[in-house]
Amino acid sequence: MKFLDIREVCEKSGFTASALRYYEDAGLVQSVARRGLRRQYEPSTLKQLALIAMGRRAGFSLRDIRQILNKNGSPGLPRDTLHAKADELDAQIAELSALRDTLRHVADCPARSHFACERFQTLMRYAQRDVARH
Amino acid sequence: MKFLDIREVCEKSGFTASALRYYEDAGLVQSVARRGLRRQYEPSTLKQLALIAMGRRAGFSLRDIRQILNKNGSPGLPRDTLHAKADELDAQIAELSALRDTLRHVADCPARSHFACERFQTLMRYAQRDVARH
DNA sequence: TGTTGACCGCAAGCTGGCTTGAATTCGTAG
DNA sequence: CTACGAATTCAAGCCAGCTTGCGGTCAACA
Repeated sequence: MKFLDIREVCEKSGFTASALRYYEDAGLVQSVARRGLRRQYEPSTLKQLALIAMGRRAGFSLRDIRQILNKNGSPGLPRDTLHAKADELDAQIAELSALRDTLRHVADCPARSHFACERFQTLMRYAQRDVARH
Repeated sequence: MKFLDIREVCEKSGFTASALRYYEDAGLVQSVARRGLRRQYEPSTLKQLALIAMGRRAGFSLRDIRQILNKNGSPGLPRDTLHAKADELDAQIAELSALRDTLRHVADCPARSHFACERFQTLMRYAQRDVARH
């Protein structure tokens, strides 16, 4: 038995047991056995969980993440879909960059009201263009 | 009276009237008058709303956005805070980039299971380092 | 052979960000 | 003057993503 107890999975992944159960209900991960009532997991589950954590932090929904996880292991379905998601991420990165620039400007600009500052306006226009593109 | 009717604000900003009312309750924007019951807004509100839209799409909470909005107009409080938020954004951008690379790889890599692929592992390790840094 | 403490299932609750519904109030057009 | 349509308040509802609480079960340790 080289399975991991749910306790170990929690410790190593940073997720709570209840979150793991929730993910199991949602079809994101599977437990492969029980010891008594306790769920046992394959070690590879840790990597899946790492991917889930990454996706969550990137703002993906569990539904999105499930699609990505289903792809590998099972016959590869949505090559285009993945590229599309990557494109979404590129757009999001552009937006975040614009917002970051705006924040740094707001922090440093000496203008009385930022809404009166020329550079601020420019940043806003740029950011809005990004938003419009979705 | 060069105030904008809520209808115009909705059309130009893309927010619904109910969302505007919600933002008002939450202290993000103010209406400056009424015509009958109808709220009237200053034109500058549109720019604030644009900033809100940008922040929302970047994943900020309304609470965060309110802090940023309060800064300008009122005596400048949190210069450091804004830079800190900008730093957060930089970190988030790094994560998103890592995830984007991972997705593109998953889409194109011919390996049977991605969890068995060397490059995938490397990407994951990189991504996890980012996560750990928060 | 107990007792303990971690996990179980299930249902209910919680937070954030709005939307929806019902009853009401106006400005405007006819 | 009346009727219409759009906006109002307030409460309730909804969705995602979990957490919390309860009574129950079991492996392990004494």
